[in-house]
Amino acid sequence: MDARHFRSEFSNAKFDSGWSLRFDGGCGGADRPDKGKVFSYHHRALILDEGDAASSVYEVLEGGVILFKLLPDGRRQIIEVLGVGDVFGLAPTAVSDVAAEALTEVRVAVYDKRSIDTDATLRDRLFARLRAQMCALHDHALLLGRKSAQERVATFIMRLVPGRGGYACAGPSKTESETRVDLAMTRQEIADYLGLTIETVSRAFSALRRSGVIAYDRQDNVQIASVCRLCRLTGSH
Amino acid sequence: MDARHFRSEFSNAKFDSGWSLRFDGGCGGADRPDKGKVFSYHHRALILDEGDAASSVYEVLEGGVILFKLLPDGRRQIIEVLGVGDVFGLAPTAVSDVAAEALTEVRVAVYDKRSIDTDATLRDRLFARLRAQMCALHDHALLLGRKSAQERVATFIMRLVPGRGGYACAGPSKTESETRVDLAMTRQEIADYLGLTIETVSRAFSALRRSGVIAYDRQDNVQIASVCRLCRLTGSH
DNA sequence: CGCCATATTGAAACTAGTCAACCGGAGTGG
DNA sequence: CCACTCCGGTTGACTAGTTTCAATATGGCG
Repeated sequence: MDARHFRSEFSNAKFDSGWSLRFDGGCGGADRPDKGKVFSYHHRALILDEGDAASSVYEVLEGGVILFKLLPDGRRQIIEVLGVGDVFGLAPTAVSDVAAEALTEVRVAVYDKRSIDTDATLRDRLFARLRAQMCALHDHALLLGRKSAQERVATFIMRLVPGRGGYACAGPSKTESETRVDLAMTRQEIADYLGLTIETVSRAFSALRRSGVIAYDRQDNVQIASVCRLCRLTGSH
Repeated sequence: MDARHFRSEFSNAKFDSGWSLRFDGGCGGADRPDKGKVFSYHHRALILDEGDAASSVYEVLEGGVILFKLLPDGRRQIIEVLGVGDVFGLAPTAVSDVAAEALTEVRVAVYDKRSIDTDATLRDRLFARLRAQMCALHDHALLLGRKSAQERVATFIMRLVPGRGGYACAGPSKTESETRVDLAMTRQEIADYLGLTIETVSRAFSALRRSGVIAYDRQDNVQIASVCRLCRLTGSH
């Protein structure tokens, strides 16, 4: 259990298919559990397993959550990385299609699935967020299907830059005040998210560092020396 | 323009993350354009481009639609393959995050995006379908990130078998009456969907044929000799 | 201090991509 | 009618990029 993770506040920017970590406080009004119950999970705790009865829907109030699927031989793919405001557990089937794990210390609001039909406010919020997450997933499918390892890692880092990295990226901005990003994921998690091996991810990070595009001491806290150059390496621009 | 395509009736089985082609008539009650306008598109027609103003939402009434994204250098990823009942154009941003193209002759219902907020019936239908499409996308992310070329192609063919191939696949059933499936996509489209090259897809099909798992004369109409064996090649079971 | 987990680096193996030739059916025009 | 072209698909040879396997480094924590 790592105190760092409770400080971190996932602030979502899914509307342009990225998410970001923020340290500058401000819970962003996510503390409205309505009629749902609030649960807390520790770092790495399993919130929901693939195949579990899908009787609840979840909304992230604080922290980060990963959704993933496993193949019988153990291969894992992290499908979505969720931040504050994101939702999961919306499979229309009787069982969940994915597993969910706490990426950090996390608080989630849990609602009975039936309340989707009875609570219009909740449903609208879930629907709106689902649409945003869908776009993020579209973008990620492009990454998984068509980008090189270098491009994947560059894209991954860019998505962590507030307001950047999404599909609708506004282009280079003068005021890149904070170019330091917190990865909040291990190399293994990044690899499973990007459809690569841990070694390939590590090599890509090392190559980016060697070329001077990024710098880091701790491997999970990256200083982006040139947002512009990194952006060009994503393959998207 | 190919008459074959109008006969084909995409009947969606997205609830378990597959879709299927049906020839046995029955529009399945999809002919209810409510307050929307119905448009028809020819085979290969562009319905919506990436970056277009996202002022409408679409519902497939008949035929098939592909959603795709392009990288600046021309790489293409087909993100979703949509059938009857599926929806698109739901990006919460001002512009569409994906392009949509008619895979067959297709009829779609087009609604003003604002009617999502005013028409509860429409919104519920869109929401329900979006949740199903989300699961399909989850499954596809697993395919793109973690499956081998052989597994991707096997999975692709399995998804075309009615009631099979989805994540919640019920396992081998005795009554595999119809094991003939219509691909309805060119090798290039399959490649762009599966994150492979046309040559790799072609080789995978040839290998499956050589091994006796499938057979075909026309390359877009495949007879599955052993659903069981094919299923085992998907990597999912 | 030393252990353990995570990360990095190197070398070899392998999968899928690239480039190029060829096939076969559909449509065209002499 | 048949040669010709076009287009999509197949196949082969070679290449490149990623994975695999293995060794080495680093950092947190008992």
